[in-house]
Amino acid sequence: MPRSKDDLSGLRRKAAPMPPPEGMPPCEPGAARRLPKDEREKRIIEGAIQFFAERGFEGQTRELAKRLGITQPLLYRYFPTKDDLIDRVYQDLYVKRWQPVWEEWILDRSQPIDRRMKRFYKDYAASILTYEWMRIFLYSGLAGFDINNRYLTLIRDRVLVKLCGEWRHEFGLPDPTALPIGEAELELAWALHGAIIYLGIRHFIYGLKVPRNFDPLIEADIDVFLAGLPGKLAALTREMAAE
Amino acid sequence: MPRSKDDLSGLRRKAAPMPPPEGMPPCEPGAARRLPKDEREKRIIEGAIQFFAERGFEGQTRELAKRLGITQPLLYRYFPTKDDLIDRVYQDLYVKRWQPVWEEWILDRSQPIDRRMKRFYKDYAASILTYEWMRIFLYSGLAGFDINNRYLTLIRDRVLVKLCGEWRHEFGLPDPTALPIGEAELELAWALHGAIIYLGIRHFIYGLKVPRNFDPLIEADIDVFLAGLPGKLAALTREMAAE
DNA sequence: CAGCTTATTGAGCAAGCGATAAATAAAAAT
DNA sequence: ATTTTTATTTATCGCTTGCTCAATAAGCTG
Repeated sequence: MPRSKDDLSGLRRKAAPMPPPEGMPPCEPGAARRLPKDEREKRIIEGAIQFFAERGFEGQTRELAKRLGITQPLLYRYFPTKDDLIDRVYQDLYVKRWQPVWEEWILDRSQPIDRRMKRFYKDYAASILTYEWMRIFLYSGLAGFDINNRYLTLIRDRVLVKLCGEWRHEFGLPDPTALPIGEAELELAWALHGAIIYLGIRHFIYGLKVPRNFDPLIEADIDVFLAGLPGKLAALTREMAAE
Repeated sequence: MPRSKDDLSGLRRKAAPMPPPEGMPPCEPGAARRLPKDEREKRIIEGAIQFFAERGFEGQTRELAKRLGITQPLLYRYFPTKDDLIDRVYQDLYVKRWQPVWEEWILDRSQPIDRRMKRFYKDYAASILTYEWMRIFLYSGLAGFDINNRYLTLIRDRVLVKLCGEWRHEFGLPDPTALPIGEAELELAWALHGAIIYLGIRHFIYGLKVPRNFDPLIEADIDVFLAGLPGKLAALTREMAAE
């Protein structure tokens, strides 16, 4: 079978790390020098998020400084080591973006289940399906940092397990207190979660063209998922109850 | 609201890049020196795949050589530059793993649609949901290489678009020649695809514990997806036909 | 203006990087 | 056994990297 043109032969690399979406000029063109301490620190962190998202943690401090319009040794006045700067990037990026109200939305039974799920996932996607969040999260995952494990454990315990409980209630299946949420069940929740996250991966990691507005896609995914869920869920709970 | 223990405060990094699954000893303990040219080249490529999967392309040639039980300059006897070695890694990892028969499986209408999808995705997952494939693919995506874009374009044109056509046929909807596959429709295919890929991301990138056998999970995902699909698909084609 | 504080810079070190060239030694050829 | 070939190593170059420290200059206080 002859190969057509769109195959993978002749693989070559491209030295173009995906540029950030908004071409914000390197932060300061004729940067006003001698800023107050707090202001400078803030700018460094913001610039570092942008920079590390683009280049990864192996990005060099000299180039980061160049983008910030400052010299490299100044970075070390504000952060004793590069690792300390990276830690601050994590703080600003992950810890601050978690919304405890999400858990309440999911459990709010005054709303139908699809509305709750759509509300949560649209807001969640708006929070984390961004250039900086997605790329830094993946860079840190590949580097083997434990933040990813911790963050996803949070997602599992605070979101997915609760979703499973609400589905049980919605479809008239045994309460989790009577029959604990099983692994296969939880994997269904991970599947929907992965489908939504993969939107961001396609766009921000692989640079693929993706519909600009994620919301209708998320709603469609949830519709399909919920329409197909009860059959499988009933089968799974039957299996588990039988043991 | 007081924070519980499993939150994200006190983020710290961990200097442990996720180790490969099978602790294959560094390739050669008391390595028989002076290998024939082909054999040595083969070992270098295999070792490089393992090494770059773990450390990324910024992994140093000296450490790669150390794992291979050879000295660093010897690498440059076989590959003129580090980039040339990386290109060979791509060839071995991506080009060789594409199975043209997959496209035939999907279009084989002598089998029911769920059987076809499960057969393809289980085989596809067995091929690419591996430590080396997933990690190198993500490293190269983050680095901005064009392989990812090319590979996923292949997936879209050779797999997902065809799946959409088969769904149309399955549910008695207009043929793609009469009404072309729409964007929203294709996004549903990406959703299922993403749900399955995300299994590998969770495990090999983030180091999360995931059920060992992916097959039953993939089957469940497809069952839920197919059960929920016809309603949404009918609505989408109605919308498109109305324009 | 003088004097003090401190944000910022210029110069540079030690270690690590990809890559090179000549020297060595193991296998093959004569 | 001697020569030829070549897989492999030793030593090193030029450059980059994270990081340091003394010098500079901008702003505040009197």
